[in-house]
Amino acid sequence: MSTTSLRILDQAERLFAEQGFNETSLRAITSAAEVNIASVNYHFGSKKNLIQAVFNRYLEDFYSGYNTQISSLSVADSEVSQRQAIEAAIIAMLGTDLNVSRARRFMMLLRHAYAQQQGHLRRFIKDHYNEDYRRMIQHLAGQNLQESSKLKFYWQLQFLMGAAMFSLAEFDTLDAIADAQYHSRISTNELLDLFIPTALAILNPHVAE
Amino acid sequence: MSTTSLRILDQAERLFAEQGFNETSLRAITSAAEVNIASVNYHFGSKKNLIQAVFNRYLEDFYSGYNTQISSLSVADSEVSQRQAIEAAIIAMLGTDLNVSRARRFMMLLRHAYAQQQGHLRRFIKDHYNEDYRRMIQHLAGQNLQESSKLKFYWQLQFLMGAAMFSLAEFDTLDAIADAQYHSRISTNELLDLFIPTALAILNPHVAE
DNA sequence: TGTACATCAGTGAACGCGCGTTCACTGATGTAC
DNA sequence: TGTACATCAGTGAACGCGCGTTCACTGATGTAC
Repeated sequence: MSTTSLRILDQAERLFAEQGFNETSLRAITSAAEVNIASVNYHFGSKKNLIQAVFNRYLEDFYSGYNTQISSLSVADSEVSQRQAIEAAIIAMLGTDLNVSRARRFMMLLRHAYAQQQGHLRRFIKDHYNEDYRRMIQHLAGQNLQESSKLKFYWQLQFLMGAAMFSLAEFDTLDAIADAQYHSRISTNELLDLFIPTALAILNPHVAE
Repeated sequence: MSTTSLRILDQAERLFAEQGFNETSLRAITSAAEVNIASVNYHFGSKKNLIQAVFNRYLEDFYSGYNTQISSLSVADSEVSQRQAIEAAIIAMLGTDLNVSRARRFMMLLRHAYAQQQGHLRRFIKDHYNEDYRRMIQHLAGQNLQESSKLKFYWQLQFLMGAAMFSLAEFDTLDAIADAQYHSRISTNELLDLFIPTALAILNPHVAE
């Protein structure tokens, strides 16, 4: 992969995450990457394909990280506990160097992918990562595997995703509001510490009653 | 308010919620509303002002509904329980006719407001609804009012908001995925039943441990 | 080793298109005397 | 009650602008004989 296409990919990832896809012009990307505007179409074909390439790089890393984590447990898929699956997913999001800003950017991209309906992207992800996705869901379901509660668990998982996406993607904004109201800020690591018990509580809400 | 500006407001609300602000052109709004394109600027001045007007109508309803609910409890602000506050907020979102699609549209709009940074909108909301917002937060904090846990509670509340926004705003998409995977769908009322215990679990995550 | 050609990486300028906004204008309604 | 004028609601066409994409082109590198 040429340095030109890498530079484009890096800047596209950053700007797409910060601003959204429609809000980021190819001119903004290529001028940040200091390359010619026509090189996007030369290397990627179109803006849509560039968006897919950005997600592909992230998802490749994420699922390979997740699968490595699970493999290192050396147990059958059905033996993976919910807690182990959550931790593996979090570590896969953070990368091997436990970089929170990496996870944040992923959440920002994911949120834009949901909010701005990108049909082509949904198709691309389904075509390439559907198996990995379903396997991870199976793990995350934990003991909730009995047929009757699968749907319920699915929605609990979506609550969890929403909480993670919103708090991480909007971290800067929300942290600034907290500072204005309570005069106290938080680090992304502290946020993560707050989030893990909440994640377990979301997946097992009955315990709280 | 003339029927023309009402028609514009209605269609703008619908299209903004479904597609986002930048993704919805004034031409799309005015053609759906069957009015002349120049009438947006005549009645609202600009697209930004139209966005603010859409939010204003929603927020006016929401806070007036919430405040009515709280008043009907006939207790001092400090006596409002967390559960009462959550229920009042949910009823305020649903409107007096308990219309779930109304709440969904509100969540869709809110999500776009966060994701597509609309500085003018943030300023507008702060200028007009900051007091109502702070009062509701105080109620929602429930017994967590002691100074040390305010910040923690604030973030739990953001987890809650994220879960609500994502699951309601993306309901159609998520429900379709669930149908494809588990061959079972859910109604928005069932989703709400699932969400209320989860909301309490999110605000009190320690109980789950 | 030298020559001819093909492929690859990158470029600068232009393309048509849809966007929010503006402007001069029309006709209906309201107000003053 | 009638007239003159002002205000209001709405319109059709045009404006400049930024967008993604295309195209003809250049120069460097790779390949075949």
